Amino acid sequence: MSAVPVTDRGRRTRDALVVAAREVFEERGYDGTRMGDIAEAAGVSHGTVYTWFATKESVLMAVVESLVDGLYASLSTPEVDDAIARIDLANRRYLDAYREHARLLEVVEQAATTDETFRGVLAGLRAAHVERVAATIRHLQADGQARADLDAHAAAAALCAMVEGFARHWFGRGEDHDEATAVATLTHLWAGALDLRTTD
Amino acid sequence: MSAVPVTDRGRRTRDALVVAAREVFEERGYDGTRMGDIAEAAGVSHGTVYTWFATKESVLMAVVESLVDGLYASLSTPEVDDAIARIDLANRRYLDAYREHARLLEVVEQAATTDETFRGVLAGLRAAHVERVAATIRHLQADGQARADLDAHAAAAALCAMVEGFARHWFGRGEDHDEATAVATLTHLWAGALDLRTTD
DNA sequence: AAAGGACTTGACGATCGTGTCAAGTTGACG
DNA sequence: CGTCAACTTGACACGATCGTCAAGTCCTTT
Repeated sequence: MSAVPVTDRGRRTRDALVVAAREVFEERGYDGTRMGDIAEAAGVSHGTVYTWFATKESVLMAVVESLVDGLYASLSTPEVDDAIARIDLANRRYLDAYREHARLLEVVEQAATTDETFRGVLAGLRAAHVERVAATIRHLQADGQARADLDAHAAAAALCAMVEGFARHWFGRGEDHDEATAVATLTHLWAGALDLRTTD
Repeated sequence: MSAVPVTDRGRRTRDALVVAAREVFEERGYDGTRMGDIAEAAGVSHGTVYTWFATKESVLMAVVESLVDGLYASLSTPEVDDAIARIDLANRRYLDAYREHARLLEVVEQAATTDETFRGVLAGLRAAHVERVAATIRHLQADGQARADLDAHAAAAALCAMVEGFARHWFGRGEDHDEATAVATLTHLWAGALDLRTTD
């Protein structure tokens, strides 16, 4: 797929390519980016890109790899006692991460329409998120804090879709929203949807 | 943009091209489709496509135009008295429409990453949906049936994103869901989120 | 300072999709 | 019928990008 550098010089070049590639991809989209653009942005010649990457996909894959680790971290359930506060914080973190990477995510989505591998990456991110939320919901249900007649997995899929979709339209598509209102609304909806109550 | 046929023969050819184009786009995606593919699928020669359409975008636009009318109809608020029943029905209709057109919507999304016009089409569909839901929420709030402390527009944007996103993952990305559970869950979440109660 | 492996360069051939156009075909109408 | 505008055809020229490779440059090692 992509060659591994042995030399310092090689490592620098490859790194520069990955950095340049992210910029170019974000600027021109996946299909709009040509290998030559990446080379130019990194200040190397056309052929050098092929020394390190066999295809455009493998360049994007290298860009994405660093992103994914960060995202998994952002999605981890915060350690807060109160259920509503935890949801609120999780939503905030999700939105922040999305905002920061909105454009790159859009590029990966574009690539995913063509390339199976990227569909897999996105599906993996989504599955991890949903699974984590579903576990939280089951927990709350067992605790009597959330309504018990909900299918935890379906509810998690829907609520994750809500936050993800909201962020997509907000940060990726230029929909206008007030930050405070948005976060408060998402948390309210989420809490209401699960019928959260504190066990006191 | 796209020429208008004067003859019956011309109309037939153009119609055949639009039908063929939808099939080809759904099969190969937007970027993967070449003018030649459309010509071949319609059983005409390469050059004929250019008689009717200047660019690939205008072909897709012609395909999309018929779709959009249908969608606006599917999104219209059903005339049912009970709020929960109305939401349930609206969700069902939305999911049905999405299922039927999932692939084409994905194609339009792909085109939208490149072409401003299609971003506009999608934004218009979304805005209409959100606006209609926001109006419904305001109505329910005025009626004392929905919690009053919600920002109607933000809540509508989030809830629409929920259903849209759920449908996208389900029908467009092959996520597995049980039909009955899915619809019931969406309606439950929606009702809970708004804290719906009947005024009795 | 010579050797040799790692890396870079840029010209090159090949492929592919686009859009055009001159020549031909169709069919409605007088 | 004959005519003419509407329409179709398919070969062509063009431009773009891809991926390769032989010739070089860099740098470490001995």
